[in-house]
Amino acid sequence: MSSENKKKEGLVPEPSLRRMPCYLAYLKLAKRRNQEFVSSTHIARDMGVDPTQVTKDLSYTSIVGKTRVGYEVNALIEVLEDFLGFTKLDKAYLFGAGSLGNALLHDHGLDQYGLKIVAAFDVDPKVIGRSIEGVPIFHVSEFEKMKDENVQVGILTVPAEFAQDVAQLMAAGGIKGIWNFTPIRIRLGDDVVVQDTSLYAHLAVMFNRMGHVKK
Amino acid sequence: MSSENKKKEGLVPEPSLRRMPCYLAYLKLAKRRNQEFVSSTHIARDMGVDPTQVTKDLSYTSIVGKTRVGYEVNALIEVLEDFLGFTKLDKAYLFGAGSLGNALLHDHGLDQYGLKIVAAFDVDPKVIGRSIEGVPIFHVSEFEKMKDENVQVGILTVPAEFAQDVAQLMAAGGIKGIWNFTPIRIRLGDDVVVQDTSLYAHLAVMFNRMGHVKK
DNA sequence: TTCGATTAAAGAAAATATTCATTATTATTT
DNA sequence: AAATAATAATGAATATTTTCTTTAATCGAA
Repeated sequence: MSSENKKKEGLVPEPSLRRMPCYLAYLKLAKRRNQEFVSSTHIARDMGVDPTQVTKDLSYTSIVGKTRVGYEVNALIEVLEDFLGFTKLDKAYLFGAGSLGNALLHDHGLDQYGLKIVAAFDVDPKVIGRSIEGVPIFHVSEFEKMKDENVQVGILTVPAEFAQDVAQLMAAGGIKGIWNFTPIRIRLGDDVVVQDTSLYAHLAVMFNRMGHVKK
Repeated sequence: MSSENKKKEGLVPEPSLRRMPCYLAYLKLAKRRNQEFVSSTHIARDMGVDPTQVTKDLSYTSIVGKTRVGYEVNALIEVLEDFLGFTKLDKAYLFGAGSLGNALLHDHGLDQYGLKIVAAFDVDPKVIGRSIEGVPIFHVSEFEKMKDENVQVGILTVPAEFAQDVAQLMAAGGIKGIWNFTPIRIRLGDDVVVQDTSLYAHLAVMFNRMGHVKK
């Protein structure tokens, strides 16, 4: 038995949540085409997914569609952005300013989706004291002194061998959500959400599907 | 009904594939600790997952474990890396040298996992002709002239509104696997594999789980 | 107004993935 | 040498997710 007994009662299924930003992107394109309404049928056809999956996914939000008409584009965009937490701007600390951390600092898209990196931490003297894209880099020991309660999100981009320790440091410092880019499975109490996003895991799936593997 | 009738007979389940790089990372740490064997029980306990899930996932590879002993660390690392396509170095083109594309060019970790970006394409005169991290940026029209059959992977980091068109261009140019970082669902024939990796989708899941959403 | 077509929504069924239970194997201990 | 405990592997049961089916609503046309 897994030691995490996450009771998922009433939780929105993760597959549904992951699809929602796709609907959002689709709707924004529809808005640019001046469409006022879109039906699940059309969304499904254009995106190549099942129509009932669209309605089911959207039913987790507060929006209701009109029979024979569909959903109001503007309203649905607003509801989805709100539902996904993209309207509220969260401050975040980045842990590990190596190449992947650096990479994320270069991506301004995050701001549009509700995440603003306000500081980075590392242990390498070569980067400490510098700034990347306007984000200052401190020694990780400075983190404990900061204790900014407005920063609840931490981005974990340290080398694998330090991942668990740094995650514990983050949790101890009041971080409530860890966006984990390492392939390490972080083990923490239930009060901290860990979201795994290993780019290499996706790469592995792509390679496999491309038939790089003999069988 | 979805128009894609992907017959998944015999395919390794995607959840399993996504977990494999985590096992690999764990094994590499075990190797550094000079462990010669690891059992699924130990892997499971350390990673906080179900032990039978570990054996089931590993059973998709060719490795067999020894009763009462476990799996040989070195052998399992090799088998996994090979199985996941991380040993064979694939060349890739990057489409869209904006902030996210830029970000990926800064990440050297990809090389270690079998992917080498050899050129980037964009339409912005400000970046064309420049190089980022040693990768030259060309106008996208140059892509068609290149036709390098050794490059089968394309990374899609263009703005959403161009995603589908650029993807078609990629497919026409011989790209067999598209690593799609846009939130747009790409529609192409069955001969091209599309792997979606929307960072913002993961962000959405994290925000939701953090309770940013009222209910 | 009446009919037909389109749609959202909700529930049932099917497919998929995870967890549980069992068996056989083999190091280690007695 | 026998007993014990730890383990991989396999198949069964459970849980989850997706797809299918049905129903009710309503817009537009006849």
